Amino acid sequence: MSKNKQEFNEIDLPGLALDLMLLGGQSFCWEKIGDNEYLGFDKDSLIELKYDGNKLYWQTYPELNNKTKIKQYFRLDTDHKPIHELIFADNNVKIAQQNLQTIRLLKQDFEIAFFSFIISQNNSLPIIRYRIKNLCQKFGNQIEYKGKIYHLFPSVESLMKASLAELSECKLGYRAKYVKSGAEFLAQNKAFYTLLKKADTKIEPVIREWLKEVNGIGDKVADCILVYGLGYDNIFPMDLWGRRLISKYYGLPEKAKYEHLRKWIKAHFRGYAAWAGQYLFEYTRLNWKDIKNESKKISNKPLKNRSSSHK
DNA sequence: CTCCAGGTACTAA
DNA sequence: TTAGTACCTGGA
Repeated sequence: MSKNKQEFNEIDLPGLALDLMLLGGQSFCWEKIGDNEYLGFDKDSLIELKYDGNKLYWQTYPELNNKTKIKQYFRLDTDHKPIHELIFADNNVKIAQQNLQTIRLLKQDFEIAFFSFIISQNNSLPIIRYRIKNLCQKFGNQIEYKGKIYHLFPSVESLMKASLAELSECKLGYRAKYVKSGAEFLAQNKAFYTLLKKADTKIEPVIREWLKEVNGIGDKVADCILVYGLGYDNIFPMDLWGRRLISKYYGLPEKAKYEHLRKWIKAHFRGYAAWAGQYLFEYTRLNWKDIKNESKKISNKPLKNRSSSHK
């Protein structure tokens, strides 16, 4: 009914691969509640989305019409033209985009990304979601919406106060102690938050080193937090899939040192490795059975320079 | 049953 | 510095 639709705000965002954006490898705080309908949560709100292929309809609760949140989360201020121009010049990314439609990077809450990707390690996507849900149910605030109780993402405080045994009840396995060290780290390093406020590409290595101080955060998880929680655009977290695809598409050795692969892909996608990586990651993991055996011609050439002639 | 999953810490050479 | 391995847990 159109009456129902009027409760929602709308944005023009044609051609999105929303399933992959919300239920793929970026965020673990969304569930699909209907055909092209999604419900997500963060630390203080629920977000409901509907999508018709062109317009994204959204609403926030309990604070209604929180445009600031949506704007930040979907990075509506980011100009995608130059990004797409650069990354689609790479044939592998272009093929991925043609198969998947448009994937936008989400800018999530820093702490949510922090804990989510600590928990994500050595796990599959559905299991990560399940474990984060457990964590929210046990430690997150409750919120009522349409007669149902939902759980929000826990605060650092509540996670810090949690005992190891309680955390383990969320079926986090050996990551329970990592969550604990993470919470302690955030609670005890207020200076770190001030550092985050002026997060620019210059201090990327500094933040990264801080993150890796945490027991349970290594190269890959640190990079995920930098991309999804802090909005760094030129990092491709080198996980299992990253290694597979960089080897398959660009001929680099799959078991090369993390730092080597990291530098290579940063240089290759000059500025937008995270955006390119998202396409490659989702496309490759969904089509791996076919891709694996393809004798794909390897393109190891650097992207052509595109002088951005503005008109 | 075995193997693996958007890795990391620990140990031994 | 580098290679090898255990690790919680659930699903295939």
